[in-house]
Order: sequence, then C-alpha cells, then structure tokens
Amino acid sequence: MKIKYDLKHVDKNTKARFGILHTNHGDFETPIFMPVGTLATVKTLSPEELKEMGSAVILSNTYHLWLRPGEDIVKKAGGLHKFMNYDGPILTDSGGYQVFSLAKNKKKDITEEGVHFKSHIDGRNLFLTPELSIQIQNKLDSDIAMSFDECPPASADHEYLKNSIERTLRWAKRGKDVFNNENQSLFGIVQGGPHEDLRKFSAIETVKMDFDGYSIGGVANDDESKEDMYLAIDYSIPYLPEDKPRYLMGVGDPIDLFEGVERGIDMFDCVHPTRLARHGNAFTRNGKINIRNEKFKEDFTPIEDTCDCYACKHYTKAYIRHLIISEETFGARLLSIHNLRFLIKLMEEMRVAIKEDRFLELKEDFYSKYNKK
RNA sequence: GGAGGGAUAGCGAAGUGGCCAAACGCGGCAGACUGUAAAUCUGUUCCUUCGGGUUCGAUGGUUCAAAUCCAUCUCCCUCCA
Repeated sequence: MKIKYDLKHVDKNTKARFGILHTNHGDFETPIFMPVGTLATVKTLSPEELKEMGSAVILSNTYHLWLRPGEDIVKKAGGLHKFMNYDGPILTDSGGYQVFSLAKNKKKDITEEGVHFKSHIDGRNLFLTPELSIQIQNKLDSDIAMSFDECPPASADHEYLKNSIERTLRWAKRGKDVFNNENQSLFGIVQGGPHEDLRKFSAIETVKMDFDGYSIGGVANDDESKEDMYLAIDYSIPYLPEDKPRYLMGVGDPIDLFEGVERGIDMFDCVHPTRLARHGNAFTRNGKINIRNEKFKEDFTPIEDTCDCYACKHYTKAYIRHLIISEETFGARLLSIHNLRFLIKLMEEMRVAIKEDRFLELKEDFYSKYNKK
C-alpha cells in the first residue's frame, strides 16, 4: 500500500497546513519533524526512546546502508524495520545529498549516467545511479523512498543549476521507471536554488511525473542565506499539489521549522538536534545553550523546567555538563533526547495552533523568547 | 660521604647564545554545526590602558644579545658506599 495524505485544515492567516499521513507502519500528523538515523540508528538512541519522546517517523540513508552493511543484508534481515527493530514509518534518503558532499570534482564525477564517488570508508571507487539508488531502497523496504537527485549548492550559477535540475528530472524518471515495491512510496525532489524560474520549472515538471509526495531540496547547504532558503520554498510551493505531502529536506533549526510550516511544508528532517547534542548544545525556549559553558557548572536545574523529556525530568545541567565534558556517552544521549523532544513538541504545538488558526500567534510568541539574546 | 641526571607557562614536554612570550600534547575557556565523510572542527589560554611590561628553580656573572654559557645556592631523581 502506498502512503495517503489527508489534508485536514489550512491555517486562516498563512499557508500552514495540518494533515495526516497514512503509512503501512502507522499514521502520523503533519507538519512533523523526522529524526535522522543515517546508519539505521538515530545516533545514541533506541527505538523505545524515540517512541517515548513522541517521534513518529525517522529517516535513514541509502548511500550509507549500501556501503554498510549492504542492502542485501538488510533485505535478508526482513527489511529495514525488522533489521533495526523499529516498527514506525521510515523514510530513506536516496544518496543525493552525498552527491553534494562527496563528489569531489562536480563536473567530472557527476555524469548523465550517475555519480562517481570515493567511498568515505576505504576510498574505493563507487558509482551510484538513479536506478541503483531506487533498487537499493526497494530492498531496504522503507515506507518512503526518495528520488536520486543532484543537490547543488544554492550559490551555483544559474546555468549550472538549470542543467542540474534538468538532469535531476531525467534521473527522477529513470528511478521511477525501475521502481518496484508495492509497499513503498516514492517522492520527487524539486531543485533550483533561490531562482524563481528554476524552482517553478522543476516543480511543474516533477509533479507531471506524479509522485506520492514532493520534496524541496538543495536548501540550507553551502552558505545559503535564510532569505534565499525561504525564497526557494516560496517559489516551489505554489506548483505542488495540495493532496500530496511536502517535505523540506535537511532543515531542522527551530526558526526554519516555523518559516517552513508557515509556507506550507509538512515534513522536515535534520541532523541538527542530534549532532548539536553530541557537541554539547541544547535547544531551549530562550535560545540555544552550550552546556559546556562554565556558568552551568553549579546549575542544578534541568535544561528547561517546562520540558517533559526524560533528561529534563531526571537530570540537571551541572550533571549533563559533567558528562559531556567527560565525554561520557550518556551525556550525548540525554541531550539528543532533549533536543529531539524539543523539536517534536514544537511541531505538536504548531499542529494544534494551525487547527485553531493561531499559527502566527504561536510563532510570534516563540520568536520573542528564542531570539531574545 | 662519592658519581651522575634534572628543575621551562595550569600539567606533561620540546628548545641548549639572537628568527623565543617560548613548538607540541593535555587540561581550561569560548565558538561553529541544517537530506550525518562530524561523539567533529575552529579559536583562545603570562600581564596589559595593546604603546608595552614581566617570564624558563634562586642569586650573581660573561655577552651588543641568555631559557640556552659560567659560579654559588635550593630542591628532586638514579647509582655507588
């Protein structure tokens, strides 16, 4: 069965929308934030912990699972859900982002046929094509697969981006043609940097191919400004169908979540909360904090006393600071739990606000505290 | 009692006449991180009113110039009696 999106309500004052996405591994409400578990694990966390914090859907990665342990192992295990003991919905990224980050010589390594990589593990030559990416994802058996796209930096010039989105369209078609998994859905990806004409073209042509959902990609890479990123969304959204989910790829800064939702985005994923956690940072309603800071040395209060996460219910900043500074893994775990819960709860609040047509009120209230410093 | 080795910034440790306010590591302090080549990377770490000032166990000396050479002293380590 393919996924099905039910649009329930659109905020009166913005494009923010509340909906429900039905999948083979359960339904979830949108807009939603999806934790990233690149290597079939959300770093430091168990599936039970994810469930406890209200995480409804997670991401995994085709490129990384292709290299280790290999898609055939995952298939033998009974698919990604069984392999990692996670029975909720899973979305797999196609490896498109790795094109952006791993292909050294863009002109030479990214060809019409596919992309030449050096394995980041042992340096051997690899070749990933749209067909292979889809075939791997079919075997991984995630609920939602992504088309294999080129993910160029927003700073690339107009001509490069034009050629790039046209190739991404051809790749999307090729992937769709070999796609073969009844229980999996496939998303197309809109590219085009911050350019109105390119986003429009990319969106219209991608939608013509009739995917199960649509992503906006190529965002928050490079040194792209926030303004350009918001433009990229603004220029893409009008051409996407209302009855399909819209996924803004790789975005997970609290402010960007508000900006994305306001513009009509339903799904987000990002390594931000978990990576920040491992590096000692925590989201709070009053802005981001670095738990390593000396000022928390004797701070025996939770990260946030209003937070209902496991870390805030049981541990103090002084203790977590000690763990992070001592490089104890439990510290990374506690901060990962907190940061993910922070974003998940924020999305819960957004959904409620949308239903009550007061999204802008919630946004203004959040901004007034978060940006205060 | 005798013979040798050593004392360098918070710690460890290079440096043995000028390019030394002194490599490097650790520790400390701070910053970055947005479809995870990231439990990683970057900056900073004697004082300063940013002109400069005071450092390399202590004191005195040699020299245009000393952490580096000489003398004495203090403390530490090893071996011999």
